Amino acid sequence: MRQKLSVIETRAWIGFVKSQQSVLEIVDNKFKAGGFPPLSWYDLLLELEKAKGGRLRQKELGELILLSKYNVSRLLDRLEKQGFIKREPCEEDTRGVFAVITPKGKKLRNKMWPVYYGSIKENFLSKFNEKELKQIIWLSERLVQFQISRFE
Amino acid sequence: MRQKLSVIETRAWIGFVKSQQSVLEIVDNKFKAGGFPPLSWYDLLLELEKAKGGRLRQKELGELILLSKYNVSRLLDRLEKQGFIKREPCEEDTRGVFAVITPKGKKLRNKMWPVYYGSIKENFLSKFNEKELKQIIWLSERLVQFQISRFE
DNA sequence: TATAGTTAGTTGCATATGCAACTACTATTT
DNA sequence: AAATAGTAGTTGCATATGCAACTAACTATA
Repeated sequence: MRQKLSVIETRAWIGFVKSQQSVLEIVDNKFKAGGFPPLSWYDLLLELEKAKGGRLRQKELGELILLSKYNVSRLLDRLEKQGFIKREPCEEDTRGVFAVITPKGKKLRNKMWPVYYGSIKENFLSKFNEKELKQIIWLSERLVQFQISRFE
Repeated sequence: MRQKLSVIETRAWIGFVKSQQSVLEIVDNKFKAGGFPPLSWYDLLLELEKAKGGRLRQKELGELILLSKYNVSRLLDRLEKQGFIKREPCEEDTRGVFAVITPKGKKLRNKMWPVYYGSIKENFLSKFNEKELKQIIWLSERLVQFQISRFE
């Protein structure tokens, strides 16, 4: 068997991997430059804010932001230490812990959003027209299935 | 100003970010499962092997694999410690250091390739036809410009 | 209801990454 | 040629991540 990729295949794979890497690096740098925490904090806060009651089990949270349980646990530690979230016991399942966004956390997310929005616009959306955005959706949903409700 | 993304914009952005994240996680897990080092090692070894004389200045290497200089330096430390690369002084610019792939490094890359190839095929290429791969190339090259020669 | 198996979350340890400061050199300006 | 600015690479320190082992609680089975 000739395990070799064609030129097209190669370029598609490399493009797929590196384009995301480059764009995300720019986004994270912009957060840093503004004195903000990294994108992962934003992601987490957003999921909490979207969730009913501003709270989620750590398990669910991890699935949403694609982070393993120990990383969720520690990310929450950092956010909790700074007062952006708090933990609450889970009544139905006493093993479980809810992460709840605090007013301070909401405020942080609100301040981060314009920066994030600017990055997305400038480094991603501005490069494509609507038809192309639909292609991107279509193509990426072939790879994985996400559940996306609303986002801002 | 209403800084809000449309549904299309949101789905495109999330899809773009998360699809790559998910696929790369699978790829890296497959390396791990086979007892291999992570993708970053493969990437580095590949660049060296492609380069003339099997060697590159650390600076150039960093640009190719999108890694900052201190990370290149340390990644090379790890590879060097295991004998997959060695460092050589640079004659023209005595500040510089060449990283050179060793026979052992080539052997490692060769053993990693079938695993990598399988992952790319299974988790990426198999989901698209040629027209779609071309779309991916086209779309990702809008975001960043890469120089890709050959790849395997 | 006792027992075994599973799941949610945390923690110690090893490794990886980021930042800033540092050394050693090259390039530029006067 | 001396002084200054810039570049390549390394390193100490702080933080982030991954793995495996752990606790505590839930679930299924006999």
